[in-house]
Amino acid sequence: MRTDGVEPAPPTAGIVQRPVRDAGRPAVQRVTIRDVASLAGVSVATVSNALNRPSIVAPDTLERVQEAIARTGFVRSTAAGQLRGGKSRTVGVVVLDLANPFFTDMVRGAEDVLRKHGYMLMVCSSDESTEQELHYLRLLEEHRVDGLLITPAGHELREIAKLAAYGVPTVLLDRDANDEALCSVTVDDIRGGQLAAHHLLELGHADIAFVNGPATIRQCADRREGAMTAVRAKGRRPRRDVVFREIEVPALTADHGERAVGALLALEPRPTAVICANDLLALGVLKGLASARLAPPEDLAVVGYDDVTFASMLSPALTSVRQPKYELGATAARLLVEEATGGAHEHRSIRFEPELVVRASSRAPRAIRP
Amino acid sequence: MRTDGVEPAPPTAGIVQRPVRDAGRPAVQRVTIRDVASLAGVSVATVSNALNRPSIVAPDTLERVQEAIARTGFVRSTAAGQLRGGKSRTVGVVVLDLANPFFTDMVRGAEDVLRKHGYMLMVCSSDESTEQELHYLRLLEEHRVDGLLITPAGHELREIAKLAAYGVPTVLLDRDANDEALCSVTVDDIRGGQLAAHHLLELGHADIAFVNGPATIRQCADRREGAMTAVRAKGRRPRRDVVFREIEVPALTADHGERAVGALLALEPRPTAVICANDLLALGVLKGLASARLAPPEDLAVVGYDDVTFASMLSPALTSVRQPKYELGATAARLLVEEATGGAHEHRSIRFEPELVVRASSRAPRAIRP
DNA sequence: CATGCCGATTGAACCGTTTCAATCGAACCT
DNA sequence: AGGTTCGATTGAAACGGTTCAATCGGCATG
Repeated sequence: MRTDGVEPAPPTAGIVQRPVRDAGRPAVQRVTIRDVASLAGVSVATVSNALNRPSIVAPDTLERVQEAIARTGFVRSTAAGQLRGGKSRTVGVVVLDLANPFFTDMVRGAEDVLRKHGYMLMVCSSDESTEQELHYLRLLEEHRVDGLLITPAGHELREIAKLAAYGVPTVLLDRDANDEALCSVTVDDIRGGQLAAHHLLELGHADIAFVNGPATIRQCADRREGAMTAVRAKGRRPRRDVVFREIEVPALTADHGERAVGALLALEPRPTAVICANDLLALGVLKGLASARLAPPEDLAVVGYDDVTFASMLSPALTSVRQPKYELGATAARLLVEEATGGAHEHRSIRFEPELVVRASSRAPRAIRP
Repeated sequence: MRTDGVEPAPPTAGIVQRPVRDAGRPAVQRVTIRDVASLAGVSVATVSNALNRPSIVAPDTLERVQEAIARTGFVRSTAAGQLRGGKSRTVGVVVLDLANPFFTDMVRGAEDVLRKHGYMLMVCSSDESTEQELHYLRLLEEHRVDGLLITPAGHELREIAKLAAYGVPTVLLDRDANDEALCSVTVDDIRGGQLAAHHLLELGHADIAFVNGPATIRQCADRREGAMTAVRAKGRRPRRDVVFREIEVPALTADHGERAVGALLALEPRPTAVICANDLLALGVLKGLASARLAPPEDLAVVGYDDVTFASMLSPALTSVRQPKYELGATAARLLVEEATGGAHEHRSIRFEPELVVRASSRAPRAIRP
């Protein structure tokens, strides 16, 4: 139930000065810089100066202007300022999915840095759809964002490079710039895969499975490659044959991880350890193992990837490869600010090192345990 | 350790054609509507019409304009449009912490609705600081957002109501409007607390602890009140004395939950069940219990609140009170759009019902178990 | 006393769009 | 033929700031 109440005009003595716009909304007439100027008895230019370069206006004038601003409740319009060659004080942030804690942490990192510089974040989830990404990129361009932080959904960076070429400082998040001249902040996924596999090999595992997402996702391919590198390095030593088998699932979700357990246990001989391409998969695998009455690390060592907040709280607590998510976003934001404000700038690729966090879910295989 | 690899500039064949503005930035001259008009041989008004009211321009003219837009790569400026009485096509979203999955899910709900209406989201984390909230509100006002979705950090809604009075459609997220004339979308936290406590009481628990956040947070106070209501209702029955004790921690984090375990186990006699004001606290409690070599639900039944994604994957899987997070955000966004576009509108408060999800972490106390 | 300089202030142009009233041509009506 | 109507198009005035060159007054200097 609602009433179509057209709000009565406030009791103003005399003429109705503000035109009633669309029925029923207050739509108070905005205070402009001109109102402030006339109240303070100065020109609009002086008000503008008081706002942007207070040092060049006389102290008493400044005070009068500030007084007038307070009295009128004036709030400057970014849009108007932007029009006259200015900046929009806005940064576009495009991630694959804002509901994914990995991206959320990154965005927080970026937000904390950008806030200090007066930027607002326009956050968008592409849902891994290049179409939706394009839609958002277009909108961000219309808003004339001063910068762009983006985890591209596809391999095609041309649209992004086009924006960057238009003068929009751009930093790729968790994605390499390839040949395009762009900044990027990434984590070394090959190294991460290596860390995970090396850890298991050191523990004495010689038959490792890898539950992986689609090979089209760069992170998945890299992590697998890293793991295989470690395996090959080990295998080269005499008297030691290491088996490495991959199970590919269509998406990096707990659900698919759980379903992968069937295939995992069907492997002959059964592997003694499993690396999962991310923690969600690992969570699913743990759950699936529990259903199958198998208990890690006894029956199978499990290693995840991402070290999400919850990894440490599982039981067994999950061994995982940690990525500096917050730092990733914060660093990307700093690069962005540097590019947006500093004159001199050269595109840079910053690569973070992942870190293995060993917990209870990984342990030496039964066979060689004392 | 990280490497700051400075990428070499890509080899470009020939002349650097783009004008260097401030050292090193492309800063290509923007294509304006005038460029499009002159290329298409029409007036700017016609181009504007082609953009906004294509039906009133002659088909062949329309085609010529669209051709010109494509050729020039014209992208309209939202800011310029906004200036001339238009809208900013932007909505401010202020949550307590974007890194908290509860808010993230809400924001996703809002995003999905708002995207369809062409709005961009300016997302801000107030970190529960009214000061930071105010900072953001000011910035959002400067950006002339077309709407505001906000979970207020404090009890003081005056600043928010002021914005709303200025004609900015506003919807409170997970927070009541009290006396202010505002829309709000909430979940019945009293009911949620009741559900949690009632569940434990039904299982036969008679000594329940409540790990709560600061009482200044309305949600915390309400959940506690709901739980106490259930306890009192039970206590009224003869021959049954129910003990209910509260442990207050300064913030709703896993860390504080873990630290609360000390106080929890120090209670004399030790409670047989614990309700946590949210899942993060519950996770911390689970972890702390594990460190203390106690295993829920055997040694202590644990109930959380929020039912975050990971709650179901813990072991024991966490019994929790689910809130329709995504729906909350989506509904708020729909209210916002209705208020922003429809002329007729009356402020509404929509209240969702929480739902108890029973899992392995809660079970009858040892004493009365068969 | 004339001159020059400097800090403070200001008028006016400008940014890129939307929109309104005015114009124009063609078709239609009497 | 003259008048009317209607659809398509357009010139120009906003919108609300920023900025630049010009102005002004006061003070020190020659």
